[in-house]
Amino acid sequence: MNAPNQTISPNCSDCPIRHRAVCARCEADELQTLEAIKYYRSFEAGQTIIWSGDKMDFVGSVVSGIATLTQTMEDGRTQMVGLLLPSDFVGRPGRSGTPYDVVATTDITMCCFRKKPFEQMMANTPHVAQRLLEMTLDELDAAREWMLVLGRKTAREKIASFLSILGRRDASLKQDGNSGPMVFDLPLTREAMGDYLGLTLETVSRQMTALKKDGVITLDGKRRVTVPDMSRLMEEAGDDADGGVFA
Amino acid sequence: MNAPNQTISPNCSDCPIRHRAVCARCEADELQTLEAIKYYRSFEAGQTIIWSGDKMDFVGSVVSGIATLTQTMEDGRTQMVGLLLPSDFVGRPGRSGTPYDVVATTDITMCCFRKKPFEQMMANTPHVAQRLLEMTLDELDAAREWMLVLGRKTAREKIASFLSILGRRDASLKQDGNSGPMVFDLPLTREAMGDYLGLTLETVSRQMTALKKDGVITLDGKRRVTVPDMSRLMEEAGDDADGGVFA
DNA sequence: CGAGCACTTGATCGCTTTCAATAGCTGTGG
DNA sequence: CCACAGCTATTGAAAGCGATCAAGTGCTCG
Repeated sequence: MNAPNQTISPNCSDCPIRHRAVCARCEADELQTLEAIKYYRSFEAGQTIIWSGDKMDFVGSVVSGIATLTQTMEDGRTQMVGLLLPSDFVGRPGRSGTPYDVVATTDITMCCFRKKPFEQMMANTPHVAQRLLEMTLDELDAAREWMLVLGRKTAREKIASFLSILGRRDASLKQDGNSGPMVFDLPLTREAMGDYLGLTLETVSRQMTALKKDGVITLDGKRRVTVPDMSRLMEEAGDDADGGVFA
Repeated sequence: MNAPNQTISPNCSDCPIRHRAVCARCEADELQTLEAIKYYRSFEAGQTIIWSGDKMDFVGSVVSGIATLTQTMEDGRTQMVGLLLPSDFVGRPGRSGTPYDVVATTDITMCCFRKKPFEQMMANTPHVAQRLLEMTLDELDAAREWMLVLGRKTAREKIASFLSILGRRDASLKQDGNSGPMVFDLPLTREAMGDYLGLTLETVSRQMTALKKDGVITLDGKRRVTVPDMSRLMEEAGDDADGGVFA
């Protein structure tokens, strides 16, 4: 409510998400154009950034923090449909609203552009449009992976899949390319994990306990997870342990 | 196995998917460029068009017929992650394979482009890239809608949701804008519907019977469906009956 | 110290799956 | 023409998994 809407690095070249965000492909001169129209906004944990159905006059990238995209049915059942980590893009050029609630899970800072200027920019600088297409295709792939999890996996496999996705994303962010035990923090409550996986919070809790008891993971507090053997976790997730890499 | 790979309309302006496919935004001169590199391929019902993990040296649009995108786990559980109807696009520019099986559900004809020339075309003619971005964003929205269905809806709601999606898509294809009873054919077996919805074929069958018994739908044979009251169906699907339109 | 919140754990219920038998349709060959 | 194989779909009965309802624990913050 009282978060300042001005902040940090006005300089794109120092930006922590410079190489992964929608601007990743931009040349120096294109960055300048973006720099001229960008502005930062911050939200506190728990704040709703955009309400489903609302008009949305900006688009933007998550710079730091985490947000979720959720859909809610009239009777309150909710399903998370997107987990927005730093560098992820929010908003849809060419459409005035989102059909999802966008909610800050942690304190979050976004790099925003008013929609109209951004759309013009897209038309003029192919690098932005290209990168956005690539990111959207990646998100579509992720959504389809997620559909397999939701539709066909057991509760235990769902939890293991979620942990393995999270672990890999975390590792790629830290450039932590190698093996050995993997440690990361859960950015979500048990309830939010349930909303991600189509489970109740009780089932999430039970399966976390079960995985811990079976030595697949270790818990340090409620949120810090250690995975001693990643291939074991992927087995539990029902995925090929070899990772199934494609060119 | 013996389907001829040559056919029909070499003329884009007569093409039935001209206004919805990846070429929808193209001007006459751009169409000519596409026309020069396109070729048709046909597949018979049941044929696998692309195997998961295979190298894929073309991209293309479905001209007529229906195909599915599916993921399969090692133990055989399968989840459909895409239903490809006429005008839908297959393949991912900038990547050499799909992680999904693409299977022809009916006899199908596709309008194909070798990947390299198509990628060049994309770089040169923004109208193609623009349209592809728009279509990908639409697919992402559809995938997210689908995730709510998979994660949170009951079997009955899943079936009702599927029928309502199918009905609306069919109506928009026929420009059948108005109300009154809606009639269409199911393009999928009970098993494929189960793979779409994360259900077993038995549950699909039971819920179809139940919806029929309750007067929500009428069945004419196993495949022809009549929906006397669309808003009733959408209620059963757990969706807002008013359709929740966004600008 | 007590309120509020996230989480854990237990007991029971019910929906969907699983296993199994049967029906209906289509095409093939005697 | 009918019998039969093969496939899709329906229906029944039983089992199992996750949801629901209900306490209870542990932590943080006033």
